[in-house]
Amino acid sequence: MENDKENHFFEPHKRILIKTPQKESTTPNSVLAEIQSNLGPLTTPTKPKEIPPGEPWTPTANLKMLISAASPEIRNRDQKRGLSDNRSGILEAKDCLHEHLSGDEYEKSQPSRKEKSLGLLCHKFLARYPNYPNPAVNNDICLDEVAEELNVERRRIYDIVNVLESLHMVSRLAKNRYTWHGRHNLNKTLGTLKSVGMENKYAEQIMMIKKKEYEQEFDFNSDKNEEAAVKSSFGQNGHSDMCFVELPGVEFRAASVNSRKDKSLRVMSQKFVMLFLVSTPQIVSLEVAAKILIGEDHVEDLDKSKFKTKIRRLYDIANVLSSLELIKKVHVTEERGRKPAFKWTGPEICPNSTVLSPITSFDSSGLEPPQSSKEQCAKNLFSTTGKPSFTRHPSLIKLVKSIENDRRKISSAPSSPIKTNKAESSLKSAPFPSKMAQLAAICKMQLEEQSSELKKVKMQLTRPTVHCQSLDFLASPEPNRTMASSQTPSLIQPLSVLPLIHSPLSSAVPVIVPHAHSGASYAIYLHPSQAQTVTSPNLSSTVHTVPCTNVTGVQGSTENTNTHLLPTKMTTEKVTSDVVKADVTTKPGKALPTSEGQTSRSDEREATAERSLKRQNVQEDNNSKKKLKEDLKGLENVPATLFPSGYLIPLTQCSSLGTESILSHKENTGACSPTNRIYNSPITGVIPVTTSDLTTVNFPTFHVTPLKLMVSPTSVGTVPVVNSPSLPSSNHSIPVQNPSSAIVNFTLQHLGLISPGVQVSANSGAGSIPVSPRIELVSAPSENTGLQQGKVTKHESPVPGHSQLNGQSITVAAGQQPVPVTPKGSQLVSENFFRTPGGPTKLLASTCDDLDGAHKTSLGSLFVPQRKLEVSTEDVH
DNA sequence: ACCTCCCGCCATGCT
DNA sequence: AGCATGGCGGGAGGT
Repeated sequence: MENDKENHFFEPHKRILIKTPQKESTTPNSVLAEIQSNLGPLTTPTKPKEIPPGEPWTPTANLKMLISAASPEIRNRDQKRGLSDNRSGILEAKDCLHEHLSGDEYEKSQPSRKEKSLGLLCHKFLARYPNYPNPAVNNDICLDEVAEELNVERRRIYDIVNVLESLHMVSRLAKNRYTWHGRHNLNKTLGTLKSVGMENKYAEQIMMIKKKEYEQEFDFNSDKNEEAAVKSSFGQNGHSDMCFVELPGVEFRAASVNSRKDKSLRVMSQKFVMLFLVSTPQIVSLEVAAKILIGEDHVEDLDKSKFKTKIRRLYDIANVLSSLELIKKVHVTEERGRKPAFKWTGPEICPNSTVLSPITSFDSSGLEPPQSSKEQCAKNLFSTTGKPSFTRHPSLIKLVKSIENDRRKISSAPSSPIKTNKAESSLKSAPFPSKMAQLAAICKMQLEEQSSELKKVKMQLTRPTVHCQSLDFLASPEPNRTMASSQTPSLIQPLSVLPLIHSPLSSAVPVIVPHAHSGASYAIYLHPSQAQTVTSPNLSSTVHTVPCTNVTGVQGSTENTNTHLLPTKMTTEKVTSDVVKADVTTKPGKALPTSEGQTSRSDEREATAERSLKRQNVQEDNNSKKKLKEDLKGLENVPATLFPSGYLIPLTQCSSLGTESILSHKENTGACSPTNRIYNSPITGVIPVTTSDLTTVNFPTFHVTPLKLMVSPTSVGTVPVVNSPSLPSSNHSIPVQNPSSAIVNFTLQHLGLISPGVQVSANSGAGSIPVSPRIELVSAPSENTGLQQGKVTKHESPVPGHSQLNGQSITVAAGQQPVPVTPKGSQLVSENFFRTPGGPTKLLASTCDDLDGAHKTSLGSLFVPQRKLEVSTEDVH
C-alpha cells in the first residue's frame, strides 16, 4: 500500500480506462500508476454507474466492480492480469472472475453492500495518495478519474472529498479537480477546529444534552429545564451557524465552489470533528452529535425525519473519518442502552496551536495586488503565496503595516487558484528539530502569555470580545472565563452571551484582530445583539487554559518558543508563530446563538452574514461596522472589511506561509490566544476569579454549577480547584485534571460511586488526581493507543488495527486522554508543504479564538454528565 | 426490529 | 441548456 501511495504520489490521478489495458500498471496500484498529464476532459464522464450486471459486453465493468470490491492489492493484481490481457481481455477478466465464481456466484460476487461501503471506498481512495504528499509533485485529483477507477458513482466521491475537504486534506482546484494535501495540514486544521469548537461551546452543548439525558433517566426535572437549557444552549437565536472553517492556504480556489452555499456536509464534518476535539472523553454518540448539529440549525424542530437524515449524514462522515483513522466506532452503554458512538483516535490537538511553524513567518505583503476589501474578504485573505518573509513584528505597528500589506496583497490577488511552491518551505521546515519540541514550547509560551495576559486583564476592565488576538492589543480586561462563561451561560443562557465586551472598546464592537494567531488579522463585527449580550458584567472567571500542555513538555527548540516565552506583553514581539490558532476565525460573539459563522471564506462569510442579518434583523451592522472601522483605523490603517455580524474578517494577510507568519503575529499579539479566549467568553454567572488566580493556576471556574446541574455544594466547592482549561491539552502528566473533575465528582456522588466527601480534584496546580480520575481515564488505554497510532502511524496504513479493542467495554467518565502523544510530529513539515501546495490560496477565515475554546472546552468537559459510560469499542468494518 | 448507510433522484447553481 | 455538486431520504442489507 505504501508503495503504492508513493507511487501515486506522482500520479495522483490516473484513470483506468477500461479501454486502456494498462499492463504497465504492474505496480501495485496499477490503477494509479498512470499519470495522465491530461486529465480527461473536464466534463465528467458519465457516471460509471454500475454497469448492468451481467451484460455481456460489459464484462470489464464487472471486473472493475469486483476489483474495486476487492482489496486494493487484489484489485491491482487482477487488473494487471485482466487488463494486461487486454481489452480482449475482457473475456479473460471474466474468466478470472469466473474462476472463482460460477454464474450465480458471479452475481453474488458482486460487491455486497459492505464492499461498497463508503468507508471501504474511502480507504481505497486514500490508498491512492500519500499521507504526506510531496508538494513538488502533481497532487491533483480528478474526480472523474477517481470515480472511474474506483468504480463508483461520482456522487460517492463527493461524499469522501467533501469530508476530506473539511479537514483540508484536499482542496478544490477547479471543476472536477482537487488537490491532494494529505495530512500535512491535518493537525493545523484540527487545532483550528478545536478552537472553533471551543468558541462554539460545543462542549457545553454536549454536556447539556448529556445532562438532559441524564436527568431524564433519573427523572429529574427532565423535561422542562433540560429542553429549555438545551435550546438555550444552542443559542437563543436559534443557532449559530458556523461557516466552513478554512485554513490559510487551503481554501477553495474555485470560485464557483466557494459560492455554493451549502457545504453542509463539509460543515457538518467539521462540526462533528469539533465535538470530538472539544469533548473530554472524546467520545461522541451519533445521537448527541445529531442533536447538536440539528440544534444549531433548528433546535425547535427536532423532528424525527430530520434527525434521521442527520444521522445518516453522520454515518457518512463517520465512515470517512474512520478511514482516516481519526475516529473509531464504539458503543456507549448507558442505562438506556447501547448507543452508537465514535471515539476520537486521532492526534491530540491543542487548540489552534498546533505546530508552530517554524519560525519565520512570511510576509505576505507584496505578494498580491490589492483588491477591494470585499474581495479580500470574499476571497479570503490570506494569500499563501508568500514567500517566507519573516515578519516579526515587534510592535503592533509593524503588525499593522504588515497587515495592511497583506491585505493589499490579498485583495489584489486573483482568486485564481494557484499553488505555488512550497517545496522549499518544506525544506525549511525540516530543520526544525522536532515539532514536538516546538509545540511544547508553544504551549509554554501560550501559557505564560495567558497568565500574563490574565494579569493584565485584571487590570483592565473589560474588553471587547473579540475573540482573540486582537484583544491583546486592545487590551482587555476581562478574565474570562471562558469556561465559566461557557458553562453558565450555556446552561442557562447559552451562548448568547458572547463575548464580550465590557471594555469601553467593547462598545465599539468591531474589533480588529491582529490575528496574531492566524496570522491574518481579522476584523470582526459584532452584532448588536452580541454586543448586548456581551455586556453582561461578569465576572471573571478564571480559568485559563493551557492549551497545549499536552505537548509534552518538550520544549521547543524553536525560536518561537522563546519568543513566546517572553511573557508578557501582549505585545507583539513574539514572533513566533503559534500554531494554528490563527487560522481559525471565530465568530465574535459567537457563541452559539447568534451568528456565527466563524470563519468562512469570504463568500461564505458574506453569505453567513446575510443570513444572520436576515435572521436577526440586522440593525446593528452599520453601527458596528462603522465602529469597527473606526476602531480599525484607530488601530491601524488596516482596512477592514465589513461583515455583518459576527464574522471575523481577515484583514489581511499572509499566505499560508503567512499563516505561520500570521501566527507569529498572533503571538505577538500576545499570547493572545489564550488570553483572548478568556476574554472572550463573557460568562455569566461565572465565578469570578481574580486574575491573579488565573494566572497562577487555572481555575476552572467551576461556576458551572450554576448550571442547572445540580451540583452539590460539595462539588461546587471542589470546583474551584479544578480547572478545566489546563486540562485538556495539558495534561499529560496529569490527565486527571480535567475540568470535568468537578463534574465527575458530582456525578460520582450522585451515582453513589463516591462519597460526597470525596471529590476528585483536578487541580491544575496539583495536577494530581485522585482516585476518581482514574475512572475517567479508564478508557484511556485504548484511546491512547488509538491516538498514538493515529499520529504516528498515520502514514500509511490506512487502518491500523482498531480491532484490538473490540468488544471491550470501558467506562469512561470524563477525562481527557492525556495522551502524551506529540501532536503531530509531522506538522512542521506538513505545514511547509502545505504552503506550497496551497500557495496562493487565501484563507478565508481564520478564527482566533483558540484559547477561548480551550477554556470552554474544559468547561464543557466539566459538565459532562456522563457519569459513566461504558464504551465498547468495536472495530467497525 | 433496529442499525447502517447505499443509492440515486433531483434541486441548486455555475458555465 | 448542460453539467457539476451535493442535499436528501427511501429502502435494503446486516445483525
